[in-house]
Amino acid sequence: MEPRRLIAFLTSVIGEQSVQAKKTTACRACPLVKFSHFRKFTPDEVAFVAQFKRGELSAERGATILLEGAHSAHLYTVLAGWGFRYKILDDGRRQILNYLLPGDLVGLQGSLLGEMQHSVEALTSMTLCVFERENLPELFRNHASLAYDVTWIAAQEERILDEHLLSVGRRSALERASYLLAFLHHRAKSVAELNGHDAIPITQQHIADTLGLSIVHTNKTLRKLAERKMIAWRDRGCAVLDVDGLADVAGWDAELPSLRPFI
Amino acid sequence: MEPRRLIAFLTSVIGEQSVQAKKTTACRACPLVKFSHFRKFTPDEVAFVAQFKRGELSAERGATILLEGAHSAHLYTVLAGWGFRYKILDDGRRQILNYLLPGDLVGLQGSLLGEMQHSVEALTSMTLCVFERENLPELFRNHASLAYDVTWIAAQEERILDEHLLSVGRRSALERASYLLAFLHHRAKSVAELNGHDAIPITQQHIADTLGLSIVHTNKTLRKLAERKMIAWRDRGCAVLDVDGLADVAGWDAELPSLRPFI
DNA sequence: CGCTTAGTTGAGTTCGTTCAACGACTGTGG
DNA sequence: CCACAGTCGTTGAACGAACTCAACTAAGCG
Repeated sequence: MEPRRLIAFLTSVIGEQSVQAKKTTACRACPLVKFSHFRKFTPDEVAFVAQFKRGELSAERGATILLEGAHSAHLYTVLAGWGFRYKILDDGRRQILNYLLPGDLVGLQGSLLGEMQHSVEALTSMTLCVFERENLPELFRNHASLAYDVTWIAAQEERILDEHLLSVGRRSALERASYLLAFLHHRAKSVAELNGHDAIPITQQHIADTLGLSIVHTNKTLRKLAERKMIAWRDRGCAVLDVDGLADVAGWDAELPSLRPFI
Repeated sequence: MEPRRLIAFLTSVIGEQSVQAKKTTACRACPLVKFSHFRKFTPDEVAFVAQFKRGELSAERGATILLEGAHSAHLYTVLAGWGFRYKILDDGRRQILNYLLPGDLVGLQGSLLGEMQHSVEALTSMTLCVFERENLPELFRNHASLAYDVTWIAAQEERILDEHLLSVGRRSALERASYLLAFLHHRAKSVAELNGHDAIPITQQHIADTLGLSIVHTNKTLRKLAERKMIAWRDRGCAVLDVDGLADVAGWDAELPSLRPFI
């Protein structure tokens, strides 16, 4: 690992300490329900989830929320903010696996398989709902519709990973970058995490680690997209100016938005 | 798409016709339970699964079992044989996403999200158990333990995709090849699909399309592993001679085998 | 005002690609 | 039984995409 990255990594782990638990948002007033993107709950379901919820967790940009190898007792849902999942090799090479936005489940793998096989870091300041892992069996026993939702979310994550794998494995650098930005823009839009022309809160290092490219080459590739006026760098992030253009370069079709469940 | 591959693709689709449905294996005599790898069922669960099962499907090597874009009414479990999931870009570039072995679920994404987002092809002759997609909600309603298993399997698949993505994104050609072969050997062993020193039934083209490399470079890379006596080509497949050596080259640790559920 | 973070750029090198052939093996029809 | 076609693995040569190294700029912050 290059020293710079090692230091950044250690800092982020220490940063985890800054995380605190406190309950603030009531489930019946969950801010996510207002998006047409999410399905509606029955009062019964809301009651269960409310009782299932243990508290809230806030994390600052750069904080590690979950660390590979940990046996966390918790399961989370993103309430606000951006994060990402990643794995690193022994020598520090990092691969970002996917991004986390409001409504996403965090730590399901750990809850089901025992140990976390990837780490999770906050990209902006985040708020997460905290659930007790050990209550998950009860959810499956007494709330089939919610269990179905959990599985739906897992299948959706799998679908996205399939697409990323296709991208990293078979697309050129320019296509990959285009796909990623179109994808992120599309996801952000559907949870209104981007109002109009906000920037996606990532650095070129994140993009490089997602695409499996070096920073230098990522920079040169993004430059080309910027020259074509498809993207622009501002506000510590990447603004997407022409989603259709990007999707076109990548040969990518966004799925029709389906009604997604969440917890 | 190069003509050869286009022809191979069309042939495989036509080959789908050769697939027939007939019920032969009773669930209570399911051949998979004898492996310590799978968890045991209660009589109640077996009864439900038996009634859930619609028949069996056999496919020859090269046959397409599911095609991207299809709205299949079915969900499958692999009973015997090898297969793989893949996606292709418009111009024919193919990315293999994962391999299917006995006990794996096929078509869950399609069942939950509506439409298949990837294709599935048989690598050897295969037998699959056929289930009706529309019975899935009943499974969630009345058999929480099985619903939990389905989710477990989905999480496991996600975990594997995470590892593949790390590999394709960040490992060198030699490391990638080593990881893939160690991984496949490990998986095959755990369902006794390889007896001792059988070969993994794939071609170098499959490996290339999994690793995101060209076939020529894949060949040269595999050659190096063969020279180190870690693998050998025989019986139309790849024999792994030194799993530990491969895992070592890749810097990969196989998970401790956990008791896996299946349907 | 110095320090850090993040984006930019050029030069030289390496890894992986494409093109093009060839050899070994298998199955098939005359 | 042989000829022939098809599949799959192998190899060399030339090329190009992406990498590393190294430096520099711009912006933000205590």
